[in-house]
Amino acid sequence: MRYDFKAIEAKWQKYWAEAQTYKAEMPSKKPKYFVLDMFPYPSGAGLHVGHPLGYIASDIYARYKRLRGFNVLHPQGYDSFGLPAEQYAIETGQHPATTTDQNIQRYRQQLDRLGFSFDWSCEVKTSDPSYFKWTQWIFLKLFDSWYDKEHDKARPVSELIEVFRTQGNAALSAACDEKTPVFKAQQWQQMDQDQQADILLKYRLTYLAETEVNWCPYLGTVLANDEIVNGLSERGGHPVVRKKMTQWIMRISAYAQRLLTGLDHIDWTFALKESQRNWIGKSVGALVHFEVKDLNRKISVFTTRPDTIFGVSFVTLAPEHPLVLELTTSEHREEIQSYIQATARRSERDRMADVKTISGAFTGAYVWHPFTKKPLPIWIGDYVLAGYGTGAVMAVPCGDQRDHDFAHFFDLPIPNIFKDTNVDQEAFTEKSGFIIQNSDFLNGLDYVSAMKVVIEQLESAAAGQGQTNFRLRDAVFSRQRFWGEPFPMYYVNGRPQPISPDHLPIRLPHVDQYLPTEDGAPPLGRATQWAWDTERNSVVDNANVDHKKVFPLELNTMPGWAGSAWYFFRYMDAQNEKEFANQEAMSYWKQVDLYIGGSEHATGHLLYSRFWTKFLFDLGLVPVDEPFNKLINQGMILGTSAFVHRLEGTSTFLSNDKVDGQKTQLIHVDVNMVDASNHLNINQFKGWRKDFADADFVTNDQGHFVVEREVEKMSKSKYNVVSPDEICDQYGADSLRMYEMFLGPLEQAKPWNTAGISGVYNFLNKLWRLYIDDQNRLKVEASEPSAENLKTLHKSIKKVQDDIEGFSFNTSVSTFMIAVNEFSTQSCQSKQVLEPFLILLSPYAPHIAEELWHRLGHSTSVTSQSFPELNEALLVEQTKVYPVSFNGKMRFTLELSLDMDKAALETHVLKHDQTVSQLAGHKPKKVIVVPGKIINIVY
RNA sequence: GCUCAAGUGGCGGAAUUGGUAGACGCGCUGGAUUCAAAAUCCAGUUCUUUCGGGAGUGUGGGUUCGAUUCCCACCUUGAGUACCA
Repeated sequence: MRYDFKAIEAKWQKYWAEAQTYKAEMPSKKPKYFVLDMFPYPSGAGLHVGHPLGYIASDIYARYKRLRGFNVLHPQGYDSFGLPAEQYAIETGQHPATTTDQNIQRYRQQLDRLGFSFDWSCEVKTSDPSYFKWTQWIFLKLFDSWYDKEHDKARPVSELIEVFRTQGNAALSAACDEKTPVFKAQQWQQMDQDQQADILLKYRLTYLAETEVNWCPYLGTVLANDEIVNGLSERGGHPVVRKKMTQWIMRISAYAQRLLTGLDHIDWTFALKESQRNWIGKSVGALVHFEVKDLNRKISVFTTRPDTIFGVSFVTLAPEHPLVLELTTSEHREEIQSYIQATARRSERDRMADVKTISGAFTGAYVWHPFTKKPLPIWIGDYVLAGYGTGAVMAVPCGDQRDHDFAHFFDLPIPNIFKDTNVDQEAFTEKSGFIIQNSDFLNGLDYVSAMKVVIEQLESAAAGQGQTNFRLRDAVFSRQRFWGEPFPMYYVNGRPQPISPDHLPIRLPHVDQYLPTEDGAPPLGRATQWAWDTERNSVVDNANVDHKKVFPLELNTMPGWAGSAWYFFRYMDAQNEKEFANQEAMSYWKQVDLYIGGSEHATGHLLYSRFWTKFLFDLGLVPVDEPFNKLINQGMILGTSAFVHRLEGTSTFLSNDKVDGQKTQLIHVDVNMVDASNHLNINQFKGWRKDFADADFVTNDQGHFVVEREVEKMSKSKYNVVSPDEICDQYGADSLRMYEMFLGPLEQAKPWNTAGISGVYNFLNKLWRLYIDDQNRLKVEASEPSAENLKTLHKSIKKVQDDIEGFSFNTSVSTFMIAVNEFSTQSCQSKQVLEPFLILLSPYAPHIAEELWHRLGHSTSVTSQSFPELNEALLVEQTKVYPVSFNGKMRFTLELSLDMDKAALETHVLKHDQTVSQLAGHKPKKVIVVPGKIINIVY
């Protein structure tokens, strides 16, 4: 008899929900463990089998930690602001909140069927006003903070004002705009309020500035750097252009160094840390100033190789560099101008795609070399980017390939400063293995000492200084969208004013449509109720704006990453209306111990979350400055698409083995019409689409129609989507959970193949039949288990424990199968073996484990038991003996199957002494006994 | 181009410190059961073979008594990143 997984799963899901089995304790004396999933965006398509992979893994881990005596916080929520709901709203006129709610309900139903041990009492939704109230609150905190570089932390703006009032800003080391004027205390005191406000804005951690932004005309919004892939929008793949706009910006660059060093103390994969390091892009070098000949101007360049300063043969500016037109001589003016225009016409995309073509123009002007005092020509070239460093480089053709290419192309000199190298064909770009020549005071030095000497010389000649550059840019925080958090900001004379935190949340206004307005203002520009009354402290009708008491509100909304940058703290105390989470809860839960999610967030979400956490830490609002201790990226589950061959220009379909070189078109067919042997259900296929109804089918010799298979990303348009609901209907949630784990290593991408699930499904049925007879009666005995039974059990305990702790969930599934096969051949009916086995199985297949556990007469949940204790002594296996060396002295290595303590090891060695002696033909002279797996015996 | 990861049967994959390669599952083959099918159970399933064995973890070398595992070079695939000075 097959087990009735539907009834069993529904029964226990209800039981767990009613008993609140998985509610985290608070307060608690137990050790804590916080297991977090990256919360989903609730899309209209619902879940496919790929989505729950990470949730299953984290659920197994959370359940394991509970069995280990931890108080586990394992929450779930929704990242429910976002573009798809808004685009759907634009098309249909439905309010995004409505569709989002529907989608959330659907997600919840689908999630509930899988038996997750989520604590839903602390669910969060980023689009819920009770949640985004605190997102707005944190924004206000950022607005009210500046970054003190001296103490390396954020501080309140009130303290900055105090510094300005008493000392001015000359001696202040703070993160601020490059063009901030220097002023004395007295000057500050004489400024009016507006002037002071403008200065303060240059220091705030979130500030308003006009910048070149990535504007996507199709989406009608700006995008952050990490939302752009190859010059196209990440979502939808629409072209992106540069545009000047006034935007809210996050001063994440202030945290660049801490975001970098923080990586050393967290348990992430090397690859992930590396991509964050690349994104932050620290480069250590020097700023070098070159005086322009016959013009009272300086060109500053950033270089990581100041040691090559005597190899400079020219200077190249980006075409957009502000000094270009000023220093260009009259006879080169025309050429330079046409070059600038030509580059401006080239889109960002062309410029990126085409890195081979070398182009540039000579300005006719020269700079003085800071040491040799010889003139060097100034060129412009589009290989120099305006956005990085100073937009100018000192060209060292012998040490940089791009400079070499440029020099070669325009026939500029290539002086060689590296002794015993040949730089005629290509540059010498190594940072070691050379001695410097032709370089005055650097002659004979290597890279390390030359770097030190040259920076000293630059500084004493006032021609430059050591400097560290970061690639990390400040993050644009405004979006011209409707479905996001409104900014708690209004404008007085064009200057931003914060709304007091007491009046949060600021809710989204009603709009008639969700499109940008005709004149290009964001969708909130359509709202009629969207002005701030400073007397009544409420949102009022726009018609009331009088610029005395009633002012216009900000029209932009916050980006998608705002709500997800801090949600993990909210789970700790999700219902709190007075704080984003109380201190007691936060000092207990501290940080996320295990975070599981996709690698697509490697540079976006994970970087912004770390930034906000560090900021909140600086203000003493949270107890940790890194949010996620251990992080695992689960791999994507791919779809196995099915195709049929259609003979070109006909309606004849050929089975895969009948194609035989004929010209065919491949057509996607729904994978649900294909069986495990790749045979197409022809009748279903005919009914699938009208134009296939009368088609002819050429089958193989067995009368089957075989389809072509290919692994692709799972997507609706490829008809390869498999829904978890179908799988739950057919095989049950326990089968789905185990099969997803069984598919392969968690972090690896792997194809889904529904046919394979029969393996785990059969396993669960086998387990059921082993202990439940045809009359639905329990078949267990309370007799002493045999040594064999115990060995199988403890082998499984050891393996499953090691697997879970090492996140190798796939091999545990095999372990369970092996165990049940062995129990079956051993006819193991022992209750003493079954009970611990069920506890062991419960993280993977909680429903069937719970059912059998209760049938054994227990009244409490199997998931609240303790992980079975391992008896390693039961696991000692045949000792293996290997010869180690034959030269004169005989030496053997004895390998034992497990760690054991010293006494057990000595007994074991004595036992195996005979075997060893027989093999070697000698008595051992010395036995080295080390607690551990391998010992040496010397003869 | 650079960085990282990975290449093992027909397929997904296992081998956790260098120690019986291919666990476990899918698929396939044969058998039992059945009027038949499904389901279930049993046996087999890397290749090759003169049935002794031989070869075998992308390719070619190296270290070792012993290498899927460590080292070097190369090839292929995937991911990330890209005129970053």
